[in-house]
Amino acid sequence: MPLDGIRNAAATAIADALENAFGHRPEEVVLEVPPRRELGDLAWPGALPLARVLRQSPRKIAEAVAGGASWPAEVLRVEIAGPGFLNLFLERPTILRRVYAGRRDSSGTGEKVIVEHTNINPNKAAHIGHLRNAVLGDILVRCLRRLGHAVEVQNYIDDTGVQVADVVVGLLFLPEDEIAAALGMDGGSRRALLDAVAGRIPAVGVPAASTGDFDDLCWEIYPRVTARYETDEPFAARRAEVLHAVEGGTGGLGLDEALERLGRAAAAGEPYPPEAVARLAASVADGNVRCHLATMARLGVAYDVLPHESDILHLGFWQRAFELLRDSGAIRLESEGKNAGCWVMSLAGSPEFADMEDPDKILVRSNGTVTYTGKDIAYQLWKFGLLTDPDGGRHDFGYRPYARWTQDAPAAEVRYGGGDRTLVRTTSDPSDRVEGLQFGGGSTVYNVIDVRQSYPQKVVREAVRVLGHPEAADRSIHFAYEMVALTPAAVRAIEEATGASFGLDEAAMAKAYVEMSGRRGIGVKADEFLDTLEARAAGAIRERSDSGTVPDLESRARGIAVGALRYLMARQSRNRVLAFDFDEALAFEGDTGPYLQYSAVRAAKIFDKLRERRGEGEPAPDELERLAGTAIPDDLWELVLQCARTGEIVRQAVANLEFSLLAQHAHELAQLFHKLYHGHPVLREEDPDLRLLRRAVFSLFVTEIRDILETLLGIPVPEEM
RNA sequence: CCGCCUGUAGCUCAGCUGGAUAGAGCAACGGACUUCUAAUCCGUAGGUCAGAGGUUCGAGUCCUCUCAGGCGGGCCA
Repeated sequence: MPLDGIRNAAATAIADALENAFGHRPEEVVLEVPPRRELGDLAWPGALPLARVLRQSPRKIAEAVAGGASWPAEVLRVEIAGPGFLNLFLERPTILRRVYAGRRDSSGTGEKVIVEHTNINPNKAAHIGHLRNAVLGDILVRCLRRLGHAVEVQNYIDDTGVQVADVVVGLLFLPEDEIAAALGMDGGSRRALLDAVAGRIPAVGVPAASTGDFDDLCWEIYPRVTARYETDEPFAARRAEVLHAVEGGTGGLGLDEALERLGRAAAAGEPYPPEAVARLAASVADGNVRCHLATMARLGVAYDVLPHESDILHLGFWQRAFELLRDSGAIRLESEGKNAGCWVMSLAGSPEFADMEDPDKILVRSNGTVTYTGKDIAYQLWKFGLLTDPDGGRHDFGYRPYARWTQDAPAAEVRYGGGDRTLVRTTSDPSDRVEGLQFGGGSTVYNVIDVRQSYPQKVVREAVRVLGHPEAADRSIHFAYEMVALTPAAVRAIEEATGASFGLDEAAMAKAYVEMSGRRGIGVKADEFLDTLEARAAGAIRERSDSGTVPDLESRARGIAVGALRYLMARQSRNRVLAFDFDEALAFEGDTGPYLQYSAVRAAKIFDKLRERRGEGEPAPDELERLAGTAIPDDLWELVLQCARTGEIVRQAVANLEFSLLAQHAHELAQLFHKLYHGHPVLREEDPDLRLLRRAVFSLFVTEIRDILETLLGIPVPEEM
């Protein structure tokens, strides 16, 4: 990056000057961009803290540096301001030419980085909280790739948990009329209802996303089940029964045959055959996964591999992790006390857990079953390639292709059903291999999980550490973010629209926000919200169009909807609850995604018209030599300077896992451009040098904003708005 | 009880290695479209940065305490 080059050169010059004048060389010299352009283009505030060390007044130090440094040629002059700031003024045309010529920065180690995100329970439709996870995870992936890393994206599928079992309990044991109601049918036998349900399960490929999908059906059924658990004890007992059947496996049974057996059992009033129940559960989970992939595809989010919990279980990942933990002495079997009979890991040795009342974490229950955290430890070890067999080989999954996909542009929707990219799922047969593809074994692992999982995530990291892998523990990064909740106004809006009541009391509705709950059916479904956004966007496009028919209305509306949504998720800092409000989320004006998109569209339009009417396009880099010696006004220059800072912002955003910085940077660029747009016409400007300057600055902006929006934030830039 | 997070304009939020005059958007009011698209721009108004101490040349930012709100600390997932 050209700006970085000058920064480094100036920093060295300052360090040298300090050494010459005072015999003191500071460890690092940081140059910042001052808040206002009249103060200069770069500033060194370091004289102030040095005053004490050198026992000199800050201004004296700054003066000595200003006079004694051999500044790089691009530094036009230096000034000392305020208490002792050293401000540098750069030769603007030279910098502009360099920024313009040398875009794109791909430094990095090239090490494999694993990012796990999305991870939606496959028992119901995705809601807007899942979108925050997926969008943040996806932006992290995009930024890591920009920094030169090879990134593997994993979407973990918890296909054997109780939540899937709950839906199966509903399908098999809820009264027929309730299931019929969810299906929109008048009634029918259990057999007929199960057939109708099965008819809606996508079994292959990824369906087109809609709000009447299989996952939406599960969204209806799941809360009915959890509600009934409260009041109907025999019904509640079915949960353990179904879970047990799921653990027993499907025995290779197909879905049709399973439905046949389930139907026969229902008709005869006999118990359901366990392997048929397990088959139904597997199909329910898989059907939901396919629906979730469809939802995320709309946003341009894709994955490399889908690790399945069932495969972790069947392949004995935990058994192997257990042996490693036991052999290293990291865990012990408690013989007495409240944890008698459990295998526990002591966290007492770690300072992070030092003042805990009970620093022992149970990994294996007294009944011999493993906890969720235990499975997570095994999975985390596998991600680093540290889950090894006694012979030293890696304990691994089997793999098979799950779907093909393609993406036409960096922020375009993901299209399944063909294309050159393969999405792979794990299998329980380690001899299954997908040629040319290997998974796991990353050097750094990011787990994108909401902040409430901080404690178990710490435990997992600690387990990696006590197994003798402190470097992997340090590279186990929990990307924690706060949840999405609903404003009371949003809750009322949903209740009004659906005619349902969530039964929230006054106290709950008086709070700042209401937590979403799949169990209670409280939430805004992702696909539904995207549909609403698209409809609103289409309406806005039509309103602004003077002709009756709008070409590409659908794709333009889709782009605006995705832009609004992704920016909404990205602009808020991660450790604040996002209180979802319809009015705010559906806004297309002000600090929104469409504002950013509009700046890109508007700027690109300048060059369309320019080509059309003057035969001029974006200037060639050597054309800018003509600008040598031109005075570049502060406002245009500000845009150049900010464009040059993108690389710095990306590094900062990744280091802090704070992508609101990047969103804010994009907003600042768009804002600078929109302000300039009115006062700096290009097409009508007759002075060729001034026109060239504006062309250069706006061309820089077009490239930069497009790159930030599409490649980094995943926000598409439509042709027109 | 312990730990983590949050508290900035009427509302929603930026302010990220302590730095120069605390910024946006929404809402309110007043302006700018025969112009490269007004999803824009310009202006007015709006602040004890929760409170109190401290460190520092300098604190919204760091430290201590207090207050208020949220989330964790399961042999649940």
